[in-house]
Amino acid sequence: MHATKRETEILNTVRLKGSVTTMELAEMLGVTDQTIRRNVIPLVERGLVKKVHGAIVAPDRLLEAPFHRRMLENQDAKQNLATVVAATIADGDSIMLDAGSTTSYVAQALVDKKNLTVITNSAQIASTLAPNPTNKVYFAGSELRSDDSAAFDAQALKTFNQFDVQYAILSATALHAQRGIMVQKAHEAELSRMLISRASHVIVAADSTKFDRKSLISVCEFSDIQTLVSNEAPIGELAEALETNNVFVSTPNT
Amino acid sequence: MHATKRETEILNTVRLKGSVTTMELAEMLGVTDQTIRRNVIPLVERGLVKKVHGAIVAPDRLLEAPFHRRMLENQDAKQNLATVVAATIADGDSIMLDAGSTTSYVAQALVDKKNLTVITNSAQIASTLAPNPTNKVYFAGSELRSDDSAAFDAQALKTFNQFDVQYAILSATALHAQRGIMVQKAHEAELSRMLISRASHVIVAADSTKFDRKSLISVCEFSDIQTLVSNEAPIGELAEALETNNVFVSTPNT
DNA sequence: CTGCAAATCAACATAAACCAACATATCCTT
DNA sequence: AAGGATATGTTGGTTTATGTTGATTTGCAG
Repeated sequence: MHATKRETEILNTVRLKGSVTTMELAEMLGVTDQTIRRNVIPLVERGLVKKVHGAIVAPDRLLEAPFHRRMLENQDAKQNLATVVAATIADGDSIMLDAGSTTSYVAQALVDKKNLTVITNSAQIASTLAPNPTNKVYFAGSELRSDDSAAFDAQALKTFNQFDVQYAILSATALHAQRGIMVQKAHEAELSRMLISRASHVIVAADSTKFDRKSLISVCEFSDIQTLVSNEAPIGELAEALETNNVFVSTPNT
Repeated sequence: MHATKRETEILNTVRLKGSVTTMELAEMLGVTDQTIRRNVIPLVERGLVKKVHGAIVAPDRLLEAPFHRRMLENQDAKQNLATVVAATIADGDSIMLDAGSTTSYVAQALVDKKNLTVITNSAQIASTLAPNPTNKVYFAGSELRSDDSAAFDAQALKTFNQFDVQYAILSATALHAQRGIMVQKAHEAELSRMLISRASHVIVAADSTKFDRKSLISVCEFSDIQTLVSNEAPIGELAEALETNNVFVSTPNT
C-alpha cells in the first residue's frame, strides 16, 4: 500500500468518524504511527483534516453545523441504507433528491453512476453530483437556510414542479403507523409533497431510529409511497401499516 | 506481447483495481519493471493514469476537472488577493459573487465575516458561506454545469436581477487596455453584466496572469467598474487605462 | 506546580522505487 | 540479408518512503 492510497483512506475515515487516533490508523493500514503522521501532513496543508494532540479530526467548520452532527449520528445505518437505495437506481435514471443527512449519504453512494438527471434543493448534494460530466444536475431554490445549505422557498417548489422523474428519494423525521411520513417543518412537508407528485416511484430513506415516532407535520399516507429503504425492517403496527398500503420494504439484508 | 497491448492491459488493471504497483504489472505481463515504467509514460501524458511513488493510480477525476486545475494554478496569488478583497468587505455587507476559481478563494476568505447577504451562482460558494447562520445566502440559477457546479441560465439572471447590493465581486478571464474586462463565454458575460448593473460598487478580482490578454467576449469597459484587486499592480498601457477610468487598484502591498 | 505517560518530532539507517545510460534483442524496410 | 529503428533488459547511481531510536513536547492527575 502506497502513500497516496493511505491518504484517501485516512481522509475517508476522518470524514466518516469525525476523528481518529494516529495509532488506530497505523494499525488499520499496517504501518507505523510515524508514517501516518507523515501522510497526514499534506492533508493538513490542504485543510482537509486538522491535527490535535492524540488524533486527526475533521476541520471545525464541518463539525460545528447541526447538520454535520446529524451526518455523524447513525452513520453506519445511513451508509448501509444509502447503498441499498443506490442499487435501485440505474445509469441514466432521473431522480429528485430531498435535502437531508440520509439523502446526502445516498448522493455519495450515487457518484459512480452515469447519465443521471438529478434535481435537488440541497447545495451540498448538487455539488456532490454535478462534477460528474455525464450527469445533468438542477438546483431547485434560491434562498438557502444555514442549517444544511438547502432551499425550501417558492422557487424550489417551482423548479421541482417543472420536472417529471422516475424516482423521488425523500428523507423523513418520523414514520408512524397512523400518521404516515412526518417531518418537522411545514415548508419541508410542502416540498416533499411536491416531489411525491412529480415522481412515478417514491422512495423514503429513513434509518430505524425514525420508526414509530411522531413529528410535527404529516407529509403523506403510506399509500402515497412505493418503497421504504432502511437499515432494519420495521416490526409490529408500523410493519402492518406498510404492508396494508403495499409499500415495498428494502433493507441491506434482503 | 507488444507495447500497445501492454498499455491497454495496464489501463484495464488500473481502472479495475484503482491502483497497482509497477512490480505487480511487471510480473503479470512478464517484463521488467523498467519496461512497465516506459509503457506508462504515454498513458500519463494522455492523462489516463497518474503516477505516484510506489504505484500507478487512476486519475482523480475531480482533480483533473478543468475547474479544479484552475483552483490549483496560481494558488498563492489567488489566496493573497482574496484576503485583500475580504478586507474591503465588512460585517453586514451585501455582495454578489460570480462563479470562478478566484472568487472561490474570496468566498473562503469571507467565512469569518458576519451577517453577510450573499447572492451567488456557484453551488460551491453557496455551500461555503451558507453554513454560517448569521449570513443570508441566495443561490441564483437552476441548471448547473459540471465544470464548476455553477449556473448561467435564465433563472440565474432572474434571481440576480431581484437584488440590489453594495458589492459585486467578479472574476475575469482577461483584462485588456482597449477591450476592458473579458471572459470566454457569452452567457458568462451576460451574467457578469447583470451583476454590474445590480451593485453600487463593482470589484474585479483577477490575478496578474490575466493582465494584457484578450479573451473572446468583452464584458464591460473599465469605466463600469470601481475596483480591481490583484496580487500585483498592472503596468504600462493597462495601468493607464485603469487610471483614466478612475479604477482603484488594490494589491496585497498597498 | 510537578511528575509521568503518551504523543510527537527530529535525525539517521535502510530498503524500495525510480531514472539514466548503455547493451542487447527484435522488428521492419529495402 | 543488411541496416536502421524500436523495444527491452541490465546496471549503477539517485531519490523517496518507511522504520527505528532517542529527545522533546503535551495533556493530565495529584
